Amino acid sequence: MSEESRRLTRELDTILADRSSYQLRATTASPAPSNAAAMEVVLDTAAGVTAEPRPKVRTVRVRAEPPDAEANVVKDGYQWRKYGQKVTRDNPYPRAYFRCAYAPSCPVKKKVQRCAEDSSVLVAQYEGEHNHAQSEFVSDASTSQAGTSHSLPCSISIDSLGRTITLGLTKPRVGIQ
DNA sequence: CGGATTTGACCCGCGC
DNA sequence: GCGCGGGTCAAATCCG
Repeated sequence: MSEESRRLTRELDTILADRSSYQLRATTASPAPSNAAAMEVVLDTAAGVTAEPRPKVRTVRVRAEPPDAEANVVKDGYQWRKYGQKVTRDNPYPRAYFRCAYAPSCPVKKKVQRCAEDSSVLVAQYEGEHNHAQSEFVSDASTSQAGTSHSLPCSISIDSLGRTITLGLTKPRVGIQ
């Protein structure tokens, strides 16, 4: 388990190094007593090796805690503007569509949907990447480690498939919603 | 008063 | 060519 954990940690490092990947903010400076959540970084399955090796979509599964279980809100440091909501056929829960509200030119889109089987798990799908600074806070691993050794202060567990990394991280509370 | 959220309708693409 | 499903837009509403 430990060696696999290290392997995935290294994979995380790869993800963090990739500019087109989702930047995990392992926040140590921001004390967030209440908004703790387990975040899973899922390597895109839809993006096979056939079509596009480097897809623009990142799927992040967030386990919402009981207090947050009602809202489909995945706080990641950016401001999102909800522009639509749909009920898909294969999912009894509605899917919310978000766009970046901080910069009009920001092409990033976000879809948040609950897990069909576990309503406490939110599945956020990010498309594109941000072209601007973060709205509230910036504290990613590369800031402090200069991209050398990303020792994420998170508890990492590995899914049986080996493609899902579950991080126990704390999200800073931003008084937006 | 301003801005964000909500909800229904419309439009587009894909499959049959 | 039609139907289905998904995604986006836009106006009204509500909250701060």
